[in-house]
Amino acid sequence: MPPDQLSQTLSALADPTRRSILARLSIGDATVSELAEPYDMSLAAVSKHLKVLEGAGLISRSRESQWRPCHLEAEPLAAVSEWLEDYRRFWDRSLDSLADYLKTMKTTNPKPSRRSPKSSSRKLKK
Amino acid sequence: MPPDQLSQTLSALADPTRRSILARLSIGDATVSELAEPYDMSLAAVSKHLKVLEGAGLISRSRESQWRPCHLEAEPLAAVSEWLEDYRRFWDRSLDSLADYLKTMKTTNPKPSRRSPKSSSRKLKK
DNA sequence: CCATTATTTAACTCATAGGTTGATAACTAA
DNA sequence: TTAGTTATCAACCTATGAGTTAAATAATGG
Repeated sequence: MPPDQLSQTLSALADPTRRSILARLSIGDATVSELAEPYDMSLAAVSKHLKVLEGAGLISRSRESQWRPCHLEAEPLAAVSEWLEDYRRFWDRSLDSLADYLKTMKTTNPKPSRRSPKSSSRKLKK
Repeated sequence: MPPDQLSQTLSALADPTRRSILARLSIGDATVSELAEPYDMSLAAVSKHLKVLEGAGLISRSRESQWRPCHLEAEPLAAVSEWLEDYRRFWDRSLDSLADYLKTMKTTNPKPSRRSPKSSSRKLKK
C-alpha cells in the first residue's frame, strides 16, 4: 500500500539534505552534479534523494542533452500548509489576540489597538 | 548526532497514525487508551507513537493517578509553518498578484484594487 | 566508433522505524 | 495484601532508508 500523499511529502521533507536541495532549487533550476556539489556524499546518493523528491512531487526533471535539470514543484508544500492551518490557532498568539479582540468588540465595543500583521494570515477552514 | 528539530518534527508528522493522534488531541486531552481505541494496533505501538510525538515536542504528558493524559503542543508546527513561508511564493497565486501590484505601483502608480486577504500572510525572510 | 561527461541502477551494508508479545511498573480499589 | 487497570519496557522481527562502490545507460564531440 502506497502511503498517502501528505505522508510522502512530509517524509521527503524530513531529511535535511533534501530540504537543502529544495532551498537551492528555490534559487533556480540545477543539474544533479550542481546539486550534489555542496554535499560530502556520492552522486548516487544525491540521485536517490532527487528520486524521493520527485516521487513526492516536489521536483520535476527535464532532459537537456546529457543533463537532467531539476525544477522545484511547490504544490505539495501547499498541501502541507493547508494541513497546518487547522493547527494554527494552537500556536499563533496573535490569533488569540484576534479572538480577544472580537470578544471585546461584542461585549464592550471599545476602540482596540491595531492588530499585529502576523494575525492576518489566518484563512477560513474549508 | 541528533537530527535537527525541524527534521524531527517533520519525520514525526510523516506518519498518518501520528497525525491522526494530533487531530484527536486538537479536540482535547486524552489518555493513551483513549487515543489507541480507533487503531488496529497494540497499545504498546500507540505508546511508541506517543513517545515519538513527545520527542518532537508535539505533545506533553502529565500524570493523573494511573493515567497519562496527552496534550497537544503545537509550537513545533509553528516552526514548520515558518519554514514553509519561504516557499509560499512558489504556489500562492495571490502573491504573484501582490508582486504585480508592487510592480504596477512603482511604474504607473495607479489606484490599484484591494488585495485578497490570502496574500497578506507573507512574512519577511529572516 | 570511441572517449568523455552526466546520471542512474544494482547489489550490498548498516541503522532505524513500526509493529509484535510478554513482563513489569504505577496506581486504585476492595 | 491482592487483584485489576493503565501504561511502559524489553526483546524480537521485518521492512525501509540512507549511504557505499561498481557497473550500466544516455548523450556529446571528436
